[in-house]
Amino acid sequence: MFLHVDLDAFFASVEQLDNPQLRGKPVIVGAMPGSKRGVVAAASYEARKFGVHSAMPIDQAYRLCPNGTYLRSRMGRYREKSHEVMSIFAEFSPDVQQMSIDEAFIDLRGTLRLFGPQEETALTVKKRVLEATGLTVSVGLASNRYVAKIASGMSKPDGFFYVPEGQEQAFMEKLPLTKLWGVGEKTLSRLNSHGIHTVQDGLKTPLPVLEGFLGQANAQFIYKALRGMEASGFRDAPQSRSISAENTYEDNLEDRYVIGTALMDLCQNLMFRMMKEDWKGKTVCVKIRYSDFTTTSIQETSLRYVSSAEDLFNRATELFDKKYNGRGIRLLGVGVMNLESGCEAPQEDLFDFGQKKHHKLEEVVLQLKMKNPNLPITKARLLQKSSKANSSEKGED
DNA sequence: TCTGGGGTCCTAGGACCC
DNA sequence: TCTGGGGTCCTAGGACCC
Repeated sequence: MFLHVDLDAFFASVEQLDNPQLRGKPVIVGAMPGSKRGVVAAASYEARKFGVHSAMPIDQAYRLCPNGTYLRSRMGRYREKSHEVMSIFAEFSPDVQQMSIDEAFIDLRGTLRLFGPQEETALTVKKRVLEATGLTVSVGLASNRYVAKIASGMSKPDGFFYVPEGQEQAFMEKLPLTKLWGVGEKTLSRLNSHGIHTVQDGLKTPLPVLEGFLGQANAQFIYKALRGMEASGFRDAPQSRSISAENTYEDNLEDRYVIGTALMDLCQNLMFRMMKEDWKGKTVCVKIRYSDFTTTSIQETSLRYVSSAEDLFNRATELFDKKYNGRGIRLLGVGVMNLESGCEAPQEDLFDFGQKKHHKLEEVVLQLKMKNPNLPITKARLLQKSSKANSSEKGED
């Protein structure tokens, strides 16, 4: 059996945990009201009563819930808290599969003798997480991960839902298609346009027919899902990892120098995160979203690992220039793909002298910032937008 | 309701090879 | 002289998830 554990209204719950005055109140995390292009990242259950939900434009949320507390996301803090929770899961099984910042599968096969009946283990996990972190979770228990995942969704918030072995398809048959994990907007409308409006309709449709309009991989996945089964190869060890930073700007970026500064800011954030989490990679990607929302990207793999924010910035700029069509920019993103663990990095022969210098410098700045996160050290070029007060003499360059 | 930020996986087409 | 069949790798874009 597998558990799926999902943290309830995660970002909002962390904010309520860190500030007790917010407990029991509507809390909305994401953009601030008045921002032109912001959305809700997470809403506490108190806020959801007003109709606020994630991905909703922030001004719409504000109209629904003007008395809510609005906070910016603090991803670093949420990652930290997520880490605490994940390490609790590791107490229950050697096989924990983290799916995102706020959810994981726990493989309970082989833990029967250690922890007793698995329904009890589910409740113990909930109790342990609450005691150790102050956060509530929703738990699903089933014979495969796909059904466990859907079951935890049924139990939100702070619940537990068990689908006994043999009941998987019966469980699925009661669900609307929109509850199927892996069926989004496009797949739903494709299913609908082929006369499939319910799980029962889907069950009557032969696999080759599904393949005809969903593509082979997606069709096989959906075919199994309808039957409460897990597709083969389902979420095994990820094939590759990537890390990225992106930003949507309140006003379109048009000026070449402003664009360059924005790219540099992204590169610096990204490189610091890569160093902190000990990743390295050779493939750099730049993403551009224009004001009309059309989005393009360009990537390139080089022979050498990205060695510093400076190096990343140079590569990103080159890619940007290849792709940019001169129109107003709504969003810029920078990513490094095909990451490898940095632990066994053959540091010495990796860089030439100039690269090494930049790398060392950035390492030192990172160490300082880890000790004192408010330290106003940054690139001179990024200075105008960071804390203006008393940082005039602290430019890194 | 004009649409965030951070991810993963799949597919189609081109380059290249035998 | 107007073009096979097999394979791999890479890139850009799209779908989906939280």
